[in-house]
Amino acid sequence: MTESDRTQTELPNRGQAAVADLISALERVDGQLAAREQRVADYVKANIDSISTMTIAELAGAADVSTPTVIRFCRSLGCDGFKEFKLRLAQNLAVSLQYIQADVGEEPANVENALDHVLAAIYATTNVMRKQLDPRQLEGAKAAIIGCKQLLVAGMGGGSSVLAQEGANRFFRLGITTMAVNDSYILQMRAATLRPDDTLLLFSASGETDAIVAAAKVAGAYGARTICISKPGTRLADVVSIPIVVDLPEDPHIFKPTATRYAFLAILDAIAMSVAYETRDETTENLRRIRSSLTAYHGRTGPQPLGD
Amino acid sequence: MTESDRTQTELPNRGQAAVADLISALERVDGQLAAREQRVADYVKANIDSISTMTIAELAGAADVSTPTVIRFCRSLGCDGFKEFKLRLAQNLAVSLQYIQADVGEEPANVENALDHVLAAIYATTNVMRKQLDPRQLEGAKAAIIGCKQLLVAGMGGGSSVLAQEGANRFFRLGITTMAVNDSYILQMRAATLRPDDTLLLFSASGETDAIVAAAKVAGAYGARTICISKPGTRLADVVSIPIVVDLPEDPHIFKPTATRYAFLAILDAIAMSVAYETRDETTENLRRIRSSLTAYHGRTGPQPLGD
DNA sequence: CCTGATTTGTAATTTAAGTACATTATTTTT
DNA sequence: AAAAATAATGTACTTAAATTACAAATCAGG
Repeated sequence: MTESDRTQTELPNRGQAAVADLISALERVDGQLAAREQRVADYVKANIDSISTMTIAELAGAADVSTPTVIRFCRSLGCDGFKEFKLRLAQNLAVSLQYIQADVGEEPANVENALDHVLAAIYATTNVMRKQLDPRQLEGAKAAIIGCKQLLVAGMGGGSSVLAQEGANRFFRLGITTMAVNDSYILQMRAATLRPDDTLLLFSASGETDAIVAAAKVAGAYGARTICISKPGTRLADVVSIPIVVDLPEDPHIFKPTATRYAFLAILDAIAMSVAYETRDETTENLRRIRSSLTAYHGRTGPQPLGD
Repeated sequence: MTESDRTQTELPNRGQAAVADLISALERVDGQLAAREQRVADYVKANIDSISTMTIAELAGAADVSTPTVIRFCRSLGCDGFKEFKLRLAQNLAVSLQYIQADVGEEPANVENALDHVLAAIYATTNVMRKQLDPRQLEGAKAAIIGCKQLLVAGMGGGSSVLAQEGANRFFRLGITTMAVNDSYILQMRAATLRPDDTLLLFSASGETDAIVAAAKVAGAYGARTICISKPGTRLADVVSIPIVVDLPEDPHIFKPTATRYAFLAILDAIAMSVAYETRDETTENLRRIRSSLTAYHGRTGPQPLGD
């Protein structure tokens, strides 16, 4: 078996689109690499910001391996070669260098510091998200929501249930009949009553929550359109009709809040905004009514966002 | 005069540290380049995102100049050569100048476009927020939450009530007795039962919601510490003991979702993260328990964030 | 319309990336 | 426990890209 055969067969979907975020790819393969490749990985992680300017020979020398090993390492990470690896690393670092270093380094001494960690994570995560998203799926989601008779939004567990709530909140304002659910039994029942012109929107960071996957299956079986905002290659992603999926770098540190929420929220906002523009005539009327009802209620005016 | 002499004398401060931002360097030299170099500049500006993957020969061919001309162009921009030029360009672009330059223009034609609007707003808003925040108030909030016997979190209306929910969610994980409220009557009652060692955390984008302001007053009267995440110069900001306030630019366009939510969420995350670090011993135990209960429930493992 | 400076391209050189294949470890099978 | 198969790794070579030297062409000012 020649070198090129091997990479073709064993890493079929490498290349440009395979991995958008090298840092998380690095985390993912960590520990399951061949011994020498792992050495390269260790060196890269320890000197992450100087890699982009090194030659393959320098890196090989520094990690004390041969140059082909470095190339194999790059391929294991889903890159086409060393050049692509360097380029992608540079792009990733331009955004998240601060974030990575902070993580390796010390814990936040004060709240201001913590805020910088949070912002850096938001920045890095949304950037990665932006690059991974498939525009066609987004358009599909928009269409499925605009056309629907009823939109059911669900998410389980802290983060996702809050997102579901927010989703219902947004679409309701656009005049769409919407409801958020975060009780697994109610979700199951509601999902079973959906019809072909209804849409189910599911949030799940893990993509493996049983209740959510089950709901998607049931709703799909009854012909409803199902959308998920989740992770690729998960049970949920496989079972819905419109998967909006991104593989985001999760900070392994348990104290850090997950930045995935921000990315998902941004996706939701983008879809909602598009839907609003597409249906702007009815929407405007709806928003006007909501605003005037609020004004009547507490007399506030001005360019405030709706609600609080 | 040889080639190397010339670059040495005429462009003395080229190299790594000379130019941080290639895009602006490109603007600066625009128009004062030699004819063929200008052609390269024009091509680069028109195809800026594909340059990083081109070879020097390709770029030379596309701009219809010779390869040395391309190198000279790179040097005119302060780079050491084509390689450095490509690298720096890639880094610059990764930081998505499209967002920084903002002014994303007209209404979004598609969802992808809407997403850019959303991201631009997030970046702009969080940036402004970061600059306005008073670190002392953040520290005050942290202290008030760490020391408290009970934390009551509240917000009214779509956005803020979701934030309150999320707040309760976060702090509960840290072992703090927490509850979120979004019913104005219940809030009023609960606020009235707070004691000096309790803390009330309020979210309000407007800072003028009656129920929230009233709750702050009552809780304060009974000696509880009151924190708000809101807007400066509002009734709410004036009445709480620890005002965390930022005046954020709101997009007047009614279809755009408010980016304030992201800024507030980031503040919440930062405080929660700080609290987590400060109380890390008890917190770790708590998170461990939560994790193992979840694992027992659905058997999932790995570096997943807690909950979903 | 010449002279010196500047710009630009051709061709050669140097450097880096990538490949084929042999060698060495490691596992699996008998 | 030895043999066979498989995987991991390095050496030496090939290919491709970046860079340099130098010569030709162009241009500005007298």
